[in-house]
Amino acid sequence: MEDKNDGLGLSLSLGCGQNQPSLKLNLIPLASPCMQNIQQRNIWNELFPSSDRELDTRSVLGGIDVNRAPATAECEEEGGVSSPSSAVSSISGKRNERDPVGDETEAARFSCSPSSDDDDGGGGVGDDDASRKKLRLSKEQSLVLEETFKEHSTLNPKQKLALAMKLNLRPRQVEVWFQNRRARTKLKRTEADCEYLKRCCDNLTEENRRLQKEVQELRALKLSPQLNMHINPPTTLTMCPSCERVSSSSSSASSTPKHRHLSPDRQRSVPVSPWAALPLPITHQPFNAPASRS
DNA sequence: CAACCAATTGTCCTTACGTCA
DNA sequence: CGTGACGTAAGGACAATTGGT
Repeated sequence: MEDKNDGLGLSLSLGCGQNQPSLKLNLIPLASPCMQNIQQRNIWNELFPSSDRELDTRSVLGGIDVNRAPATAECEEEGGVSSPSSAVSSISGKRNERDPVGDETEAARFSCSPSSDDDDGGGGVGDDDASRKKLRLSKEQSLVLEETFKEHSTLNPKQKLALAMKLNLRPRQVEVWFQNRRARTKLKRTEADCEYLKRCCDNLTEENRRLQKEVQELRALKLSPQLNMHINPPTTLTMCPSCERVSSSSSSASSTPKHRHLSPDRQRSVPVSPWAALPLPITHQPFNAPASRS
């Protein structure tokens, strides 16, 4: 993984022209609606004050007790831990999670018990007889995680541990959450980028169409005899079939049977359109991949 | 070996739809 | 015919796992 740090970026940069400020890519991850009313306080600092080792931060959250295991309050520490598998049974009832107050249910449902000490990744899964249960983080937990993510999209082990303690989650859960969150962010960015590219493509297509039309009109003009009389009686407009450059030449000069490009100094090209000489698929600027985004 | 990522799995939940009383 | 309760399939969201780098 080389893109470790910018990992979330697709790094696109499109030079679509200066006159399209509106197309500037805004890749700030779309804030989830639920975050809109959250004050922008610095959870990070709250979480990890200068000396970040005060791990006993349980109270900070003002009652995020959600997943507290009845018996085993501190159910983790990287090594000897609990597994979500144990949370399976606690509640069978269908929980209307999106309900505003699902917390106590949550608390019951989401216990972190020391059933399987694996946590460390390893076998985690298979051991439980019941199929794994889906755990849902409480609103508060998600909120804190989200705020923390805003500060840093990655955690070092110490931070992970502190956050896990604070939220009463296992470090592994915090880690997974961050992982998934990064993935979501990246996905959203990619989607936004796609949208942007699509718009760019549309614009360019449109412009290309317009320019082709212009070329056609100019060609028609060139063929019109009246125009020849009006514009430049002694000379004729000729267009090089290869480069599609329109040039005027005197009758004597045009008499040469085979077409040759005139030397630049002698060639009088008519500036029809800045891009008239370009090959039809107009290329403004290649998409250069590695561009930094902020 | 640990951290990360991409892909995938499995669960929960909502929604839309049909059926029936 | 309109209405509410009920069951179900489809699809989205997301936590968790797996395998690779």
